Parts: sequence; structure tokens; C-alpha cells
Amino acid sequence: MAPRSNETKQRILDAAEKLFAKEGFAGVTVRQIMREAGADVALAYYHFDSKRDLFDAVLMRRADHMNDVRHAALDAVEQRHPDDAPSVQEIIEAFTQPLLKLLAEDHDTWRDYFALIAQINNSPQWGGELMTRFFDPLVRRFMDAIRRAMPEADDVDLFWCYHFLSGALTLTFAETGRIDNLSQGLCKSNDMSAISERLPGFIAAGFRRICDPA
Amino acid sequence: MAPRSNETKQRILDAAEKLFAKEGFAGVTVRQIMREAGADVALAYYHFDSKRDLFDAVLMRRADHMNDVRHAALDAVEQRHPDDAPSVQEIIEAFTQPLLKLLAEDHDTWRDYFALIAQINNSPQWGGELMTRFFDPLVRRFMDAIRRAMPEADDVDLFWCYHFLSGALTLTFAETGRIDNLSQGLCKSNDMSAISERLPGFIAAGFRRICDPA
DNA sequence: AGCCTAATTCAACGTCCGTTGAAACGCAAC
DNA sequence: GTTGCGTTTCAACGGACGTTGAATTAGGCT
Repeated sequence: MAPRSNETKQRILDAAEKLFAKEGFAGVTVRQIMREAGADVALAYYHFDSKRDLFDAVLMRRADHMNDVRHAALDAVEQRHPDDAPSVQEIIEAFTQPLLKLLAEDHDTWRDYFALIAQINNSPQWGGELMTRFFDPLVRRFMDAIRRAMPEADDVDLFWCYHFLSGALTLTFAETGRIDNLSQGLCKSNDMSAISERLPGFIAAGFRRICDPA
Repeated sequence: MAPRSNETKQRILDAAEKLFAKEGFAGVTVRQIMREAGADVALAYYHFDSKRDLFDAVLMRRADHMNDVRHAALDAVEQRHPDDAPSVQEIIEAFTQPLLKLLAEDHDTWRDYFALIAQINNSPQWGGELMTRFFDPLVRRFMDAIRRAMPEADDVDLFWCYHFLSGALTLTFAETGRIDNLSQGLCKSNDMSAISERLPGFIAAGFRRICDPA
């Protein structure tokens, strides 16, 4: 048969991504996923070894591209500053804007994936391990850049500030609708440009306040 | 029989709190909960109507006290400033420190509950609705106080800044161990005094940067 | 036309799920 | 010491779970 298989595989991954993002790993049934994908249950086990394996495949599918755009943004910042150190805000923008731009420009493709990442990052059972596996190289590079921008900063301060940044970004990706309710429609969870305009400045000010009291 | 019942009920709630916090509503089985509580499965349905009802009871058990300590902290700030407006940082401290203090002083009691709240706040399926039900009155009061501290601020800016604050706090409560790995032991997820010393300053600087550029 | 292989369907397995009804227990009051 | 009631146990229900093996389909190759 022609490589129709890949088309089906992607449909399964799409369905799994959507459902896992909304209800979590345990909250979703393989049967639900395959109903959403419009395929027989057994096909899940032909294309993937197990439910857990399918979950990992969902995570891996977009991980490289996600990391690539962020590395590219950090590359660009460093090329812009061959001699001096970039500002804290520039570095934070390189860390956050590529993802916000993906979400803004292709929301349908990325919304569920980011919501899933957000859920994992916030989960006591998977947050510690999975996030470390996926994002440590990028985050270490980001931390190094920040360190060069604030040479006097204490490492403990830097890690905690990164933690606050990570939290703010995570809740953004979750798109829970909470801010819609709270603001009574004034703000929308999926308004990525509203975030883009505010998050880097907010976070950069926090970093400077804690790590660079000069 | 003597009111032994309440003791059992609390043991069930403790077990449910612990497991729901770690694995989420769907990731936990009533049988698991009752095994952890050391009681028969059927007792869950004698004391509560359903698994979902047990989940709600877990949430309700500590909700009032959680809100009380925060309202009291806001009361104290307002009494300290009968005529002028408190500073942004004072208000943010009233919003965050009561919870961080609960966690620091009685970690075993509150860790799982806060981790559960964090999970819910970050969840697309429950975050919007449950958080609104639980926390809206307090958050609105907090927003009003902030508004008085920065009368020129735009409401949209304020809501987004609150969103960043909520995210940073939420990831803190999740205690995922991520920062332990990233910092290679330099920082601990459960070090609430490290958070207490940094979070309010970080967030206050962000608020001022976005909402009060003067 | 006939074969090979990859893709898909179908039916089922053993297990565990949330939930329930009826029976047994233990203490207080009479 | 019997009655009564709140609590706890036991055994089971129908259904859904993750997973599998065998049968079926659909092209690409000779």
C-alpha cells in the first residue's frame, strides 16, 4: 500500500495531542483518541507500541522545531552583539517571542501542543523529569546569556527568576480562559500579541530588580 | 457509634488530596485512595456521593482558611494606610505571603493542597471555571487595591500582570522538582523562604514597569 | 494475473473501573 | 440485654479499559 500510513499516523497524533492537552494523559482513552481520529482502535497499537508511547510521540513530534526557533532567536541576538553583551530584555525576548510568534501565526497547529507542554511543566509527576530532558540545553544557554548580561548576579537569584518566568509562560500556554472570566472579556487567553507586548518587559524588570539591584 | 466517622472522613480526604495532587483527578482510582486511607472502597461512597464529589470536598476543605488568611493580610495593609494608598509591593505581599507562610510553617499539611490548586489553575478543563468560583472575590479585591496604588494604570495591563503573577505563583505551588534539576541542587522546589524573599519584589517591579511607566 | 507487504479491520482477552445493596459490626440509650 | 443507628465490610454489577492475534484489504512489483 502507498505510504498512506503516514497520513493516518499524523491524524492519530493530532487527535491525541488535542485530547491529551485538554484532559491529561490519564484523562483520555485510547478509544477516544481513535474515535476522534476516525480510525480503528487497533491502529493505535499498529503505529505505536502503547498509550504511553503514543504520548511520547506527541511530545517528540514538535519538540525539535520548538527548540530550533528559540536557538535561532538566541543566535540572532548574539550576532547582533559580537562585542558587547545583549540586554536582559533582548535575551528574554529571544526566549519567549519565538514561541508566542508560533502561537500567534499558526494557532491551530500549536495551541494544543503548548497547552500540553504547559500541563507537563506544571505537573509534579512529570514536570521535573520530562522538562529537564526536553529543554535543559536551551535553558542552560539562556541562563548563560543572562549571566553575561548581569555578571554580578547571584546564581540562586537567577534560577528563581527563571522559575518565575517559566511559570508566567506556562500559564499563558495553558489558555485556561481564567483571565477571560476575571476580566469579564477585556482580555482573551489566546491573545498572544497582548502577551508579546507585556511579558518580556514585565520579566526583564523582575530580573533586574532581583539580580541586578545596582 | 461515636463520631469515629469524622476521623475516617478526614483520612479519606487526606489520601485523596495527596493522590489527586500528584496524578490529577483522572489519574487516580477510588480504590487507590481507599487503599492509601486504609479503608474499604465502599466507605468512599458512604461518606461522599461520588468520586467527583470527593474531589470537590477535597477542594472545599481548606478553601475558606486559604481565603481568610489572604483577606486578613489585605485588611492589615489597609489598616496600615488609613489615608494614603499602600505601595504595589505591599499589596502583592499581602496576596502572596500568607500562602507562602502557610507552606513554610506547615508544609506537610498544605503542600498537596496547593499542588492540587496549581494543577487546577493550569488546566484548560477546570482552570477557567473552578478558579473563578473559588478566588474571584479575593482577586477582585486585590485588583482594586492595586488600582488604587496605580491610578493611571490601564485595566488590560493590570489583568495581564495579574496573569503573570498567577503563573509564577502557580508553578511555585506545583513543586515539580524542575528547578532542583536545572540548578543541580542549588535551589529546592520546596524552599518557600527563597520564594518569599524574591517573588514580591520581582512581581512588583513587573507591575510598575508595565502599568506605571512614570 | 498473482504475489508480497504494509495498512486496516474485527472480535476478543483479562483486568480494573465507579458504584451499589445487603449484611455485619459497635456503641448509646433504655 | 435488647433495640436502634451510624459506621464498616463483603461481594458483586455492568461497563470500559489497554492490548492483542488473526483475518481482511489495497496497492506496487514481476
